[in-house]
Amino acid sequence: MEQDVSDHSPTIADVARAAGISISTVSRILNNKPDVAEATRQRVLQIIEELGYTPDARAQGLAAGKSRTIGMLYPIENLDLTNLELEFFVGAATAAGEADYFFNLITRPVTQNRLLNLYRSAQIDGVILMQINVQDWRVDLLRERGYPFVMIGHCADNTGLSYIDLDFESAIIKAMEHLIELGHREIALIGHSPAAHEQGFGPAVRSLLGFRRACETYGLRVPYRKVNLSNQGAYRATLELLDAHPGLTALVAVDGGTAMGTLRALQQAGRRIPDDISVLAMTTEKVAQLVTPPLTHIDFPTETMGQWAAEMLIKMLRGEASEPEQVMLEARLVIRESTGPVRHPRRT
Amino acid sequence: MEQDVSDHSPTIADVARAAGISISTVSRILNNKPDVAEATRQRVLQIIEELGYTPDARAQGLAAGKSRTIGMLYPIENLDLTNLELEFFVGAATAAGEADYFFNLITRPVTQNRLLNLYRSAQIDGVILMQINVQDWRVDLLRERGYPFVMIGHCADNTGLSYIDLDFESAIIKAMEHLIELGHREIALIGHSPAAHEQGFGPAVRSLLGFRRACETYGLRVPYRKVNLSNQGAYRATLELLDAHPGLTALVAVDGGTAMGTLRALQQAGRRIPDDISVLAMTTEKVAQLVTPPLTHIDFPTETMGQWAAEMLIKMLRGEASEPEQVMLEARLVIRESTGPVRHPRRT
DNA sequence: TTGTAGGCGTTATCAG
DNA sequence: CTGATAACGCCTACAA
Repeated sequence: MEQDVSDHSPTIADVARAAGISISTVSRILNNKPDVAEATRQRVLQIIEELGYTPDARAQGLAAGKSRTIGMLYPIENLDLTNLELEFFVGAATAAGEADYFFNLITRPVTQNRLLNLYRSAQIDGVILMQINVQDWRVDLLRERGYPFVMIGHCADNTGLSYIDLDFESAIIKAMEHLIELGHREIALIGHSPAAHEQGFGPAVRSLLGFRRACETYGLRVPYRKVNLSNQGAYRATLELLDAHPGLTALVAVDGGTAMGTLRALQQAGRRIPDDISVLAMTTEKVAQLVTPPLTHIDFPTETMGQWAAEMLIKMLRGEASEPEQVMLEARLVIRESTGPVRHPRRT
Repeated sequence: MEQDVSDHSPTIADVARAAGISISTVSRILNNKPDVAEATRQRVLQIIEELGYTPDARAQGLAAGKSRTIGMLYPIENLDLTNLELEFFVGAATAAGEADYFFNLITRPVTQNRLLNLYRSAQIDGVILMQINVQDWRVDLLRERGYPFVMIGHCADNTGLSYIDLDFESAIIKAMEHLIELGHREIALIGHSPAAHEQGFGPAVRSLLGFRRACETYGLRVPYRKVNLSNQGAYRATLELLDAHPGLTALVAVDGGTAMGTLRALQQAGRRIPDDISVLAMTTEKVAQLVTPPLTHIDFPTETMGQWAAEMLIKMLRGEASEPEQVMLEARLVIRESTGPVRHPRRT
């Protein structure tokens, strides 16, 4: 019983034994507590190294009342993104890893119970909520229970809540202003699905708001608008729009997938970008660069947002956040090659 | 001390107390053990419901020696994918969730210790390895230690290992045959980065192998080939290829991002697809449909593969897998609009 | 500076 | 069919 014949991973007891000291001292060393003789510390660290010991996360959690794990709810159904913007969780996972937290990705749609059980089962210390609706039962529930979470997105009432979001309303306005400066007056919005609007999905609601406001402000006479599902939907929507409003000179798409559907439709309709028609989208740099022509776009820094959200949450869990942090990213316009001055108000 | 004044989640003790029985019995009920009076079971279930009790996952894990968590190593750096194929983890996360397992996404690059610690810390029962090289130290290490894992991809020696992979070699061959049937004889492969080849990244190695074999088999005289990074790299590579080999009539791209870079280049060079040149890619249905024109492609069912991998792993962890499962998906050609018969062997 | 003892919430073994 | 009781691996007062 002196050899490391054990098939199991070494435990703190093994370390203590090997060092000829008590478990508590090892524990102190593990947790960087003061009051440990430097000599002992070094020796123990050495032994830990040799043994390849790592504390059992479950036991640590049990004893300390934490799990060092954050979760991200990513409901795959009922999704209005084209999934081109999947970097949210890459960002979050990376930030978590760097803070030495585990990252749980949860794609199953949550019921109220399932959501609460995440906390009750103590598998998770806090979650990042995505796909936030203006009124969101998940938010209400967690707020009421006092469970820690942060949102990517925000609600109507965010009192006491932490979130990070992109300012979709001013994003669209900024997009419109860019087009208006280029002389466009007949601009359409290829927006979110009717379902998204019905359930009050934040970006859907706010981008439409921005669109309307811009039309009003600049006296655009024909605020065309068409909401539909992404990509395939955007494809059809675009064709219909072109048909119904031949005078269109610019389109604004609300995400990458939508933009690509729009591009496909335009190409098929023989419209050249940006000569015949300008296209502007809200999407990531990556997607914007991926297509032909590279898209003028409002940047949607998904990875950064995921990262930021995770950092906010972890800070909160560590008690390093005295008050809620609410971050609204300002829209950033990136001019590429898909927008240009009006040429042919009509081209048929 | 009779009221549920406690701020904490109810524990199994609370349930037992409320039911006036012992903890053990509650535990049995929780784990669906036999030997419990139906009446008691119902009553306790009822109480559990009322109390909103959920067992503590950490404690369960500690006592049972499991964590009900699987991990997926997704090294964000050193990545040769364009990240368009991110659905691997959506699939895995979903499968895990359905099997009532937690899903941990790990993006930090692993060192040997970090990898072992995942197991030693008992935060994870097994992992899904991605981005497998033909010779892969992670695989060797885990195999040697006897830690459970499955691969998305496979190595040179897979004895005793479980994996799921797409047959990249025959995929490329199938792609080439499709083009050859259409009359193409001058076909180039837009492949993986030199780095990917150097480190023996499976898909890189095998797709090149397939390409060479096809050229040999069909006596293609000019097996053009250009390896480079995805997208931006593919863009440049394509332009260079067109320049160096004006006779090219078809291109095969190894992934979605690469394909899009290639498309951009072709468009810029004024080549029409598929009239002037055919393009075929290995990518997901989604990406293939996203671009213009929709791509003829070898389907890369990433989400399914992630799902499958998770299921294999969980089965293994549950002891339901007697022997290793090795799944090699046959390549499936999906003909869309980016390939067609040769027209202009040269068009300048 | 270090050790002892109790507890975190479950599961599992063994009597009853 | 049910109930003590001992782990599981670690943390944290409290003592020494």
